[in-house]
Amino acid sequence: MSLALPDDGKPVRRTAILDAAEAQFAQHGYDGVNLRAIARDAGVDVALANYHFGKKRDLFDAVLMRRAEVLNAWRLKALEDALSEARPNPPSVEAIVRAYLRPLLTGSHVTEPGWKHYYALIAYVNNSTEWGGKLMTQFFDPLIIQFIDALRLSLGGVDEKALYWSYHCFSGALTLTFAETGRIDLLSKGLCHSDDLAGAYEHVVRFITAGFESIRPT
Amino acid sequence: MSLALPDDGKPVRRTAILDAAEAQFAQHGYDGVNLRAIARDAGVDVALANYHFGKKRDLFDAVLMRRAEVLNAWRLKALEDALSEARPNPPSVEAIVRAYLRPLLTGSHVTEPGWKHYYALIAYVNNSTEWGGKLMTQFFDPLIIQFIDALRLSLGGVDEKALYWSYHCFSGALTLTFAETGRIDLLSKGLCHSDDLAGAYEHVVRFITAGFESIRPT
DNA sequence: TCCCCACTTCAACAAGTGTTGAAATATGGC
DNA sequence: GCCATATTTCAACACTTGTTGAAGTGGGGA
Repeated sequence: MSLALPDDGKPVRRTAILDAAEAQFAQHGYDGVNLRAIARDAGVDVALANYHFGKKRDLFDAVLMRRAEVLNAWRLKALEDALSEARPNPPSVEAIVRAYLRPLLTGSHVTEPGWKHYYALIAYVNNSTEWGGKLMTQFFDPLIIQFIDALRLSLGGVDEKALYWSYHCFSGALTLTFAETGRIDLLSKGLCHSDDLAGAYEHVVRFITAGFESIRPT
Repeated sequence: MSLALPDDGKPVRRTAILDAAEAQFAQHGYDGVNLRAIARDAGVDVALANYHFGKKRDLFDAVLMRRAEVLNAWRLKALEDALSEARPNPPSVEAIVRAYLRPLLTGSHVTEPGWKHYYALIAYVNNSTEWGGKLMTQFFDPLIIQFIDALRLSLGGVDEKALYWSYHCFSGALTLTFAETGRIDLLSKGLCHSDDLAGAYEHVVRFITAGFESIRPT
């Protein structure tokens, strides 16, 4: 069963362009990609990308937006579940961290290459000095604020700066891990594997949870 | 007083090209930069970059290598200091984390724009699916292995996979923080500032130290 | 003075870039 | 079938790209 992506169904060429662009942008970055390569991978003419999405930059935004909406919905659902399960108490830090991470791994999309490309793309955007700040804010912050609210509640009277910097560390660790750059494979001499996200999951949850817990007021 | 960069002194034009390339690559990524812009910023002819460094890719490597050697030396010194201070016991996790971080902040170079550009460049490389794995390994892993050895000693009988994944989280958090993307400014609505690395320092140290401590066998 | 050398500039090539307007084709309502 | 509209292709423009070979410059040693 296919995912309920906004443009499922008829416009098969439109989706093919998005998929090809997603893969290319993820692998080579915005400037490392040319529209002819995207069109070739999608099996369409160069001009068609322009017809459907306008300029190259608009195509990039469209790629980013498509799965952002889906991912945000999944994460919101996971957060609400965690909140209602713990009610009337706030959920544990670990439960919140898991609510943030689990949607990246569960469901039918774990093996779908499109999502893996998307994760790499997010890492690229998040670490970009050009539009890193603005684009991440635009697409993800409304939801992230809710997660930070939940963390604040769970930790109780925490220092605000410490809270934001902790999330920042979380964000960096997460995007790098899901980008699957192959770095940990080389560093660990084959012991760990970048593409084993399920194996990385518990380690990341533990590391991040402990980081957040360290700012809990005593 | 200027830093003892390998190419201080006579070849002022060579260094100017490296500086300009460093700033451009950090801001726009490898493919987002053209040699004419670098040459213009450096105040030299386009062909001169080719004369000194060969192809564009070789210039990129030269930029990366220049400060890597300096940074690795500083970090090695800091690690050795931590080890000798704690002898005969292993140093604390926090001391090792500080030895890894402090060289990024101390000394005359904190305000030097060149190093800030370099940190952003490292974030770009680290998260790149194209050469992230290979380049980071080539330039930094020999030293990083020594830090991981120290952490293993300090934590005592730790699970190897957990150790490597923890370092991976560390790496992602660190490179994002020092890239100064402006993201935390927007997310925290002006409470935190990307360019206040000194202010971020203690928060990052605490978060990362707690993450590593969480894998210590009980 | 002359020559050798490292360094620097000039001018240009060949390939590739995003973008566009017009033409061709498909689609669906009547 | 017919027409309006949406989609797709074609061909091309104007511009930028990395790279190169030849020419020019300056200084130091013989």
